[in-house]
Amino acid sequence: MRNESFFYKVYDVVSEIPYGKVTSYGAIANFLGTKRSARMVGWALNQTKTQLESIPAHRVVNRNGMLTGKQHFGANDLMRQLLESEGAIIVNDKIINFDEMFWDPARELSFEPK
DNA sequence: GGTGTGACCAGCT
DNA sequence: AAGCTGGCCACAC
Repeated sequence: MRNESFFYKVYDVVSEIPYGKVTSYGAIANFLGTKRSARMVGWALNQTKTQLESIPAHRVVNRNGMLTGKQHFGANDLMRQLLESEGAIIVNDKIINFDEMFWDPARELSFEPK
């Protein structure tokens, strides 16, 4: 049984995102089994700021590769600068090379949630 | 325990 | 083709 809530799973997955890689909310939701709970993933990330551990939430963007959650990082360009420092090419708050930076948890991670 | 929310996604107009 | 609306699920108050 998983005492950890859905949020905690999200934290684990996001924490496993390797450097220079990004993923989408829907991919995480799909990996966790609740494909239609993509909104929950974003909400979970919103709570990461309250978490003691630092979670690379900047590596999570929407399906289009757009930095929809940058406004939640406090500084407007913080998320963009973090991603750019990892090799992402961002124009208009959108990752141009999102396709080559995309990291699918369902494909990269082996453990499957229950 | 019910209501509201949320950094999305897919479908409809 | 592009924009918008609704639905969705799990958590916080």
